[in-house]
Amino acid sequence: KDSFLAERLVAMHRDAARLGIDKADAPKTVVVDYSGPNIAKEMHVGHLRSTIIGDCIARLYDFAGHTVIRQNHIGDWGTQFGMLCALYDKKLLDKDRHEEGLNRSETLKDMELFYQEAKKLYDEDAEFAITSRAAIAGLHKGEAVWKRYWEGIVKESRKHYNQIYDALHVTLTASDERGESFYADKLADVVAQLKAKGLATESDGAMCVFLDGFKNKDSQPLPFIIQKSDGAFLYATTDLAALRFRLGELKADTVIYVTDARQALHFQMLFAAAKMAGWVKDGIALEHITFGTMLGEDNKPFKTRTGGTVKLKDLLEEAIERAAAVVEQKNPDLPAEQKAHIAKAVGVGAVKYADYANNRNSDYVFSFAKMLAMEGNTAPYMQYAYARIQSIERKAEEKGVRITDELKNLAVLPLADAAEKDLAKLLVRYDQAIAASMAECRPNYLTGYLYDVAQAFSRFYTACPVLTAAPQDRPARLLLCDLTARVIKHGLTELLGIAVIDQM
RNA sequence: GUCCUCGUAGCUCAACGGAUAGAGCGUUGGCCUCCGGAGCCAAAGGUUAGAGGUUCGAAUCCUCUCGGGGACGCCA
Repeated sequence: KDSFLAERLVAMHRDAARLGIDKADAPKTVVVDYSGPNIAKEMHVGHLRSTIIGDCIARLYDFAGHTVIRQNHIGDWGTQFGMLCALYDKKLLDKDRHEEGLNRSETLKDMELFYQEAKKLYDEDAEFAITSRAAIAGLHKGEAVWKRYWEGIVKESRKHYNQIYDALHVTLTASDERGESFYADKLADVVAQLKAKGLATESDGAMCVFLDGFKNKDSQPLPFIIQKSDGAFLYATTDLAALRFRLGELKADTVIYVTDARQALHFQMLFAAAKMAGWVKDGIALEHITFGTMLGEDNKPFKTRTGGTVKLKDLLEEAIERAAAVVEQKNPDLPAEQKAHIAKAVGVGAVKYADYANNRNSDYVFSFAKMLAMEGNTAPYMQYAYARIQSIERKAEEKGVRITDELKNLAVLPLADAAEKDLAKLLVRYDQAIAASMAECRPNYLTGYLYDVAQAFSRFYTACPVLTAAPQDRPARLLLCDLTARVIKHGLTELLGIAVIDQM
């Protein structure tokens, strides 16, 4: 038993890239749909969950050796673009009139305000409403002026969420972006196909697909509406087109949607409709991965005292600031640049970890105190364990102690101390933690495991000196340190997208 | 009304059918002549909402009741 443990440790240590974890025998093509921010709306704390849970799922499948296709289904094609383009037009005209140096970027700097202003004008100004309707019609017809405004707004908005993705270490890139607009010219065909198959029927003027087993409040059949009575398409249509694209063009074996639980019914109907249409071949898996709502202290969906939400950007800035204050207090002598680097890793890590550590199905109460905590079961706790190991290894280097050399001369690996054994047993279970986390799409299994490892390490660190250990004990302890660092680093950076630092 | 989801320590949350249900925060008391105290050790704190059932074994699965949140025809 002990020799097996030792062998496994050494094998994991030898395999720097994968820590002894095999890839899947039969790689699949997995489409993961997540984040999906709305254009012209600033990302707030409510967007955190889809973005980072989805990212973790994508990273897990990646690591397991599957072909992962990320899809960022951004909301870039709603009717709200009429008023947004109209306002943009108005502002640019005003600018020309006043010859002020207001450039486009500044006009759209605060997307939230821009949106609110457009909404207000739309409701109150009849002339503006007319322009808005003309804009949306023009946009759908592909008129150059409106298209240009639309592109300007999308571009500016994209800049905003890309900044957030960068800060969060989210792997989404421009090539993963496939917004609603991409499917605009495929919607009519979706409806035509369903009609041709005799699945879509008219009801109260709208085109509907009636699916077995879905009933409304009055126990009447519940329709999946794919075309409104005014002829316009809606999100069911777009989602059908997107699903068809993912199965047909992207050749997905598995499609995973990461959205909040309120959309559960929609996805059940979406999947049922696609199957009915014959678009989903046998063996294809469609999964809706849900998550709970973020609540306020009053147990109601999260809002600030003034009724708004907390912007993701502000939360991250606050987190980095608080982390900076802690660094200043703990390690005032570090160079300013390094302190800033640490504050970023610690602050952002704390926020992401706080969300990941929850069971995704639970609603949970948002609290700054919890999101920004740096002690206990938090990302900084693991980063700290990692930094301590780096410190040991720096000192080992200074003393001319080389782990690889020490291990070479090793016949048996003694794990005499209970703290050593506990840590070793945990380390060799890394593959199980990953497998469980992936199978259920639950990042909290992984955070729980990493916390156990960091905690076992902290106990080991307190109980077992490494560099001053007896010659027969030192190699095993060095190995445990190094492997702990690798597991923490791999788990945090590769699977959760949380940075580690050598010093903090 | 139907369906989904949650209910676990004072608070916030874990527990992938399996050992005495675990952490963090908070409370109380310890630990720096020794590799980093963002740490370690210990104490107190639980009828897992309630009642039945399945199982060798249930916080977990099934049924019912109570409570929170959510969804249920032209928003996404």
